[in-house]
Amino acid sequence: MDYNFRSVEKKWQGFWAEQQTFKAETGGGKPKYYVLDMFPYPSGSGLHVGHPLGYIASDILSRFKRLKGFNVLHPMGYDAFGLPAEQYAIQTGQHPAVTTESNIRTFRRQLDHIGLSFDWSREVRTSDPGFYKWTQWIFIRFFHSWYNRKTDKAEAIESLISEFERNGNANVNAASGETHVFTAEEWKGFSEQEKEAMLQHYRLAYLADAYVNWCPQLGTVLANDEVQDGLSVRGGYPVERKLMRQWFMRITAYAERLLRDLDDIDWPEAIKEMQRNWIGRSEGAMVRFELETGPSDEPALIEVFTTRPDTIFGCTFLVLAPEHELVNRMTTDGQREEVAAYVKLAKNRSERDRMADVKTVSGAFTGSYALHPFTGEKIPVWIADYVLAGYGTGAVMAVPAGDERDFRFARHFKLPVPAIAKDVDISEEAYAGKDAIMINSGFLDGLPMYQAIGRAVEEIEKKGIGKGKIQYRLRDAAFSRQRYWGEPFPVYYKNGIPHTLDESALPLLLPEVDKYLPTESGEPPLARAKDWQTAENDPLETNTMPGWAGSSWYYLRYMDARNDQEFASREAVDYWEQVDLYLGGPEHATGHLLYVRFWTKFLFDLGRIPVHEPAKKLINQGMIQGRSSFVYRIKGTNTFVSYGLKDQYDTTAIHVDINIVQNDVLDTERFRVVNPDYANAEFILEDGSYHCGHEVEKMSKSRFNVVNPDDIIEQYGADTLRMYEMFLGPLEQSKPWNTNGIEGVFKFLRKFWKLFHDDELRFRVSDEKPAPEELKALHKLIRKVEEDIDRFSFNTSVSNFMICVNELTAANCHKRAILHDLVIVLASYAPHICEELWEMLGNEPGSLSHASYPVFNEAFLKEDSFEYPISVNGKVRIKINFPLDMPSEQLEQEVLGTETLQRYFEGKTPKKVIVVKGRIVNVVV
RNA sequence: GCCCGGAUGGUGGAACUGGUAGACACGCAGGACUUAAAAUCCUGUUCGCCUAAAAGCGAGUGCGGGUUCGAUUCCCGCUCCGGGCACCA
Repeated sequence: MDYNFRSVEKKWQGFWAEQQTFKAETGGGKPKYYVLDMFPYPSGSGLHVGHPLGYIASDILSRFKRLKGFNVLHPMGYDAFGLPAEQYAIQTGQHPAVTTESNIRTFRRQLDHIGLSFDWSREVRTSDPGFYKWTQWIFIRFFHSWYNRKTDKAEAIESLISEFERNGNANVNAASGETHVFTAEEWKGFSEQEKEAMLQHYRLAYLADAYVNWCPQLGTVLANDEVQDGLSVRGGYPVERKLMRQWFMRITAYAERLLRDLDDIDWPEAIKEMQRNWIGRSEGAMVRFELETGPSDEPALIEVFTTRPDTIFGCTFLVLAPEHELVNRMTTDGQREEVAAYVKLAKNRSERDRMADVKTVSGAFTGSYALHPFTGEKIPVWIADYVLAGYGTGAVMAVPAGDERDFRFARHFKLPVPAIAKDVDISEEAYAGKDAIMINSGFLDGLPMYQAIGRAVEEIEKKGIGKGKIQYRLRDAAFSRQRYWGEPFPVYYKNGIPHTLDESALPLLLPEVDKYLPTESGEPPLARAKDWQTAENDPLETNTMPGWAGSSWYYLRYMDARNDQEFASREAVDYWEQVDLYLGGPEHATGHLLYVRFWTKFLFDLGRIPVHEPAKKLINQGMIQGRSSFVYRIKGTNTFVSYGLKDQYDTTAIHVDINIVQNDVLDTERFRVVNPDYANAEFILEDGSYHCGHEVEKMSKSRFNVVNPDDIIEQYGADTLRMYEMFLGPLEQSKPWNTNGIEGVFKFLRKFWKLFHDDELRFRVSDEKPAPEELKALHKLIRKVEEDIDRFSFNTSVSNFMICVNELTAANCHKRAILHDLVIVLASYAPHICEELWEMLGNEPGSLSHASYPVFNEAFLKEDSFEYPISVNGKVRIKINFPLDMPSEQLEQEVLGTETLQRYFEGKTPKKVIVVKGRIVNVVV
């Protein structure tokens, strides 16, 4: 029988589904192993060719681990809430759930055709009420928690309230917003509203007015990681800053732990570095500057944050962000007009414009002066948009001698630039280093700057004008979206105070609405729902949660996906603990991958799960780019010239559908048929064929370079697709998709099939004893594959399968003992063909998935003689064959006495013989 | 500007801690089988010199230096490409 991949693959995919071969049970004697792929958003265009790359790699690992005796959890699901389905709903009126459902069906069909060993009984969808019930439940826990810095973990809000009742907040050390100090008596005197307003400063999920990234076209707020270059990541629409009342997640409470724990997880250094930068820890000091004369008497201080308190004597002016709350009160009458004009200008400038011209210096003088805390000198207070309202205190002490931006600003507005570093030229630029010796700096004079930093903080604290502080760039995460297709908040309002629903009321189902747009008054779509209120007529929250809510904990749900009493049972979370290998694209570095760590730590603090990191090891599969093909039309004609000859003509490059190009050669007939405009096209060929040019670009329909996995499977089968995707190159490397080499893999599988068949393609294996070279070929492979799996070097494994099969073919080996083991080793990569041959070998059908993996035996690799490569002076190489069991001294003599080698000595004796692992590698003459 | 990652034949890529560079595959060239094609199989394929051929010789892992008996691998200085961050005080 010939290798018929179509029937073989259909048979086994059906078998696995029917038998639930890959269903994982919680518990049992085997060690557990949890392999997780980042779940996809089920977009309308189905799986793109980058998706299977990661899924295949994780599937190979899962199957390998199963064969190695692990209890493997390998689930899949869908990140099903999201913008495209909603936008489609706005255009067509079709409910996003309907679109999503049909997209999921397409995804599932595509995934099934690849032969992936998912446990579908644990499938999750974030938009499923059975799932988002628990997203809402977790939100309620966030709402009822605060972060205690003394215990360094989240605690129930009740412990905070009882502390308030006993002692007020004087002794509380919490991750919180700006609060004033109050006593227990004052707390008891607060109204209900006042109490709640105060608690909002402590809750881990809280409401606040804040500047947010507002995208008018999308009609919603976006998180920082959803904005790039002032445009929305999705859609590319402009984003502006807007003050809005929003739900926030107090992720900043976890900044230090999110940073510190990066050291303990086996994640790519690039991802960790991105998270470190995103968290942006900087050590420095808060310093208070007194104002010379308050225009009104109230604000007598400006607080700044600096990482270089050592340079404080070089501070010649202060700069506030234009949005700083003191700007208005600071401005003198004489400067009012200028300042107002500047504030207006800064406000109207979008983030994008602001970033576009970093070099342009702008600002305005407020007219007020502050006093230098050490010298008492008068220093002017300016405003400028190079100071950001959202970082630190929104105010800086400007040290033109030590900071490039301050330097430019001082130059532009002709402010003094006093030197603070010895022997450093600051006529052209600031000196931002830390190695110079301080001058003109009072008590710091003579110290090197890196020492002066600590000394300055000491003095600042002693004087009571400030204190050392660690500042983070990370900001609390905006958690409200003005959208329909997301999780409703389990929140209602009574007298303007937010309350969470009782857990028994969960899930709070997403209501039906007539349209998926905001209301005429600008309220989110949920405001359109009838009776969007509690039984007591209290209004429900109309915002929904952002896309990352569900994905921040979904990996836990897989552990016990059908539980309707808890998000996952204690037994399940204790057994599966955390993901052993997490695989996905690097684009989630500062979004999902940070949030999922955050939620994990929170649930750990509450004692709900036993681990504080979601995934032990993370691998990023590289992006798959497109490989576009081009034809070259001679300008003004309908004649196309082959790539190698195009420079002889004046041509235009035109994208051509890669489906009619093979190995860069164009199918000219189909080209004429497919493009009616070119029906009469002429071709100038080289070597009798038309060669196309190519370029690596993003994969897109308009570039005619999209490759659909279904098409590959149709033509070559899933096993070939699986192996070819791995063969393409290192998993973590980005690379263009190129179908050119797929024939090689396909040929390999046919050769493999033939090992089990005779020349007439009848199944035939012999029970002969394997020959030493056959065992050697097999065991070389067994060792290699295990090493490669450890290093996630799947591409070299594919090569090694080819080598092994080539050697067995050359040895005309059809022996059962060899083939039995070979089938098991290859089964992770090409499971369908292996299941089929496994059955043909007389094994229980389907038992391959849990067969026992062959044990590597070094003895089979032993050789009796060895071909020595020896270099002379590190250059010339000679190969000499010697028996392996020769004692090393005799060997050395023999080798040096060899005639071939003697020729290089020209009668001289070798000066030095280099021996590595008992073998001569180099001789110096 | 700052921080990561990379550069190896015509192409994708091998080479674990310094020890036979180019495994494996594609492509290409030649050959076998065939009426023919497909499929399959065999041979060759880093470049240059030399040779009828074999053998032989020389160069070679982006560029320039260095360490070493020996460097794709380690160190220093560049060039180019990819990714991330970017007025964060």
